[in-house]
Amino acid sequence: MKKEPTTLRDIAINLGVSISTVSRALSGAPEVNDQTKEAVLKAAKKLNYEPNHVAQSLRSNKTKTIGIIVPNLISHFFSATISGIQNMAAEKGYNVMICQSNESFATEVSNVQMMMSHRVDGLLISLSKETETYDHLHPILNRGIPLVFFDRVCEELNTSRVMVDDHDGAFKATEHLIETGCRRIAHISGPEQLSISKNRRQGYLDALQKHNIPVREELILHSSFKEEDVAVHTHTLLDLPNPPDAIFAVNDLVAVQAMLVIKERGMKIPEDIAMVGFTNTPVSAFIEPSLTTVAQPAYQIGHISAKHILEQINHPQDFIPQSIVLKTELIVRNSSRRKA
Amino acid sequence: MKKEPTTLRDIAINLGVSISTVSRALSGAPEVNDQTKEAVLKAAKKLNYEPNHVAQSLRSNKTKTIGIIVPNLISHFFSATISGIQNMAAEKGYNVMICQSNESFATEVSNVQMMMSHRVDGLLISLSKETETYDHLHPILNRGIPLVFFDRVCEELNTSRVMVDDHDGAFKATEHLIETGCRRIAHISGPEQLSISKNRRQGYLDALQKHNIPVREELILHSSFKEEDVAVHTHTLLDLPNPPDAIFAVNDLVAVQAMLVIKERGMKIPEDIAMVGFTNTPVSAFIEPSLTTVAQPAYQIGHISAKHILEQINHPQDFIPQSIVLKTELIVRNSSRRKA
DNA sequence: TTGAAAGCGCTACCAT
DNA sequence: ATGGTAGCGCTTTCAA
Repeated sequence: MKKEPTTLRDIAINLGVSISTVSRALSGAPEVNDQTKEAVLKAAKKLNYEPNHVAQSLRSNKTKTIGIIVPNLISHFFSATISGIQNMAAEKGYNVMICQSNESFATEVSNVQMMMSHRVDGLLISLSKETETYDHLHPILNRGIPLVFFDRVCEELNTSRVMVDDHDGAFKATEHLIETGCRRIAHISGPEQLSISKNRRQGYLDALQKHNIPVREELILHSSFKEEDVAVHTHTLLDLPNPPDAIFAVNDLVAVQAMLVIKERGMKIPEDIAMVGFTNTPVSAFIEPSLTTVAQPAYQIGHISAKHILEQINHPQDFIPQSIVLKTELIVRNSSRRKA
Repeated sequence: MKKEPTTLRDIAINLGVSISTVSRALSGAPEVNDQTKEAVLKAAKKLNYEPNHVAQSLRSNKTKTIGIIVPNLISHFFSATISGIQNMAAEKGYNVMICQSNESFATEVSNVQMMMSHRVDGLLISLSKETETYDHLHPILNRGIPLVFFDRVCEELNTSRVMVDDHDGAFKATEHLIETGCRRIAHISGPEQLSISKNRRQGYLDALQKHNIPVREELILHSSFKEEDVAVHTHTLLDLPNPPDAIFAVNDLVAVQAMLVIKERGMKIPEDIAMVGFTNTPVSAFIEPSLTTVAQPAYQIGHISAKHILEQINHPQDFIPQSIVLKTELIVRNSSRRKA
């Protein structure tokens, strides 16, 4: 039943030539005789030869595999990013090995170890919400394995990064709310360690400052991405003696959860309270009212991240760490449309 | 800069023992002296030893890697499934290598080849919409590599399969429409080759038959999953002299696209036309009106698929091909709520 | 309890 | 143009 895969040796014996010759013929080496080459190719086909990638990897010290570690696979942003990575990798003859940290630092650490053990040629990572230290990544860097952060990046390590201009996106979002007449704009931020949380929060603050709107600490909350958490924080905001007239949420997921609470409490969006999210997930277009958001080119982020890591893998000598910052776009929808 | 990874040899030299001893110590072999073992573990830690998984794979003829091929990574159903697979695999010490066929048969074929070359220990696959023949999978089976289909399965090959009861789900969906008073129920089906298209279509037909509603061929259309295609087909239905009073779509994606066209034409859902989808993607809960749909336990499908393939990998002798059929659940929302 | 050596499948160097 | 051989890092058999 179980048939052992054909090896070069099988082909060599079958043809009465040496293993070296077979190897050369299959890899298209120029010095091999045309008839021999042809015979080898035919035999390889006949015997269903499939090169043993494991053996090639051991020999060449290259696995042609890119590791990806993401907080989760299920959110649209990450799956779109991974899609971009995988397509670019496939185009260049690379494979992808994927792990999810499930937002756990401990899992992220073991994922990194696994990727090292697997001898991936490069590692793409978007950090878990718990990640505050980067010691687990030092072995990667010490071994000279190309490392690229995307979206949830690390500012401290000297690597390439691919992200959007979170500050600018948040700034535009907040300014948009100000322009529509909102003055008590709350911000539900994400886990404090995350680069995206910090940068979006800063964009929010800077927009307020530009328009001389005082910052109210009680209007700025940090939430996890869990539904219950968002609900609690939303209630907190709405229960304030002087509740906000708008909420800018760190992402669409949070915005949508907040909207559920707001609607549940019988308040009108955008009349009573305007909403803006971040990312432009499909849900934002379909929810009622449709959600104003800041679009992040997720697929592009993946595509570009993969392109950069492949460059670094294949031309390590010309490598210079780069921070690639993609533009966001404010998409105005009904959740913030009201007379200014 | 670039440091070569530590090998067993490095540790052996460092300690003045043999490579065999180091190997045994690290793998927890019982026969090794306690002091020696301790010294080895210490040295391994000091030198940042990370086992070379590639070498282990070559040696053991096992990669501890499961291959996954899906039509795309971006749709919620597949990313949820993959999440389930990855979590189960990780729990059992396996890695996942992921490819998307992008719904192309040719790409699927090359993906399968890549997986073989990579010597994955098992392959999980959900077929592309173009796949009508299965020759590309024979080498997998011939080599005794465990193969499990999920969702878009192949009925012809003697392998395990994990899916939902598409027929029953479609039947319940259609019957629900009938019970709310719809009599001209259209069905926008998917690509004809797909198992899910066939089974859902049959469920629809059987529900009509049970309730003595004549089948109208003009109300059954096959569509790709592309937006434009769905739009064209929806217009075709609405332009009929006697248009449908309900549409059951092969999945939520198609349902949502159809809803956009219907709303664009100024028709009311569900008053003028009721809608039911399939899968229960997040969008279905948020779209206006909220979409009645048949829930598929995507994460579970992945989890169970992974569990089964791991069983087959680790206990090949007890393997018996199974078809695991999970239950669906009809989720009634506003797109089909009207007086019966 | 430890060591030497073979070999997994492949590539590449050194012969011829 | 072709063949022999070493060796990538590891595990495991056989000897000591």
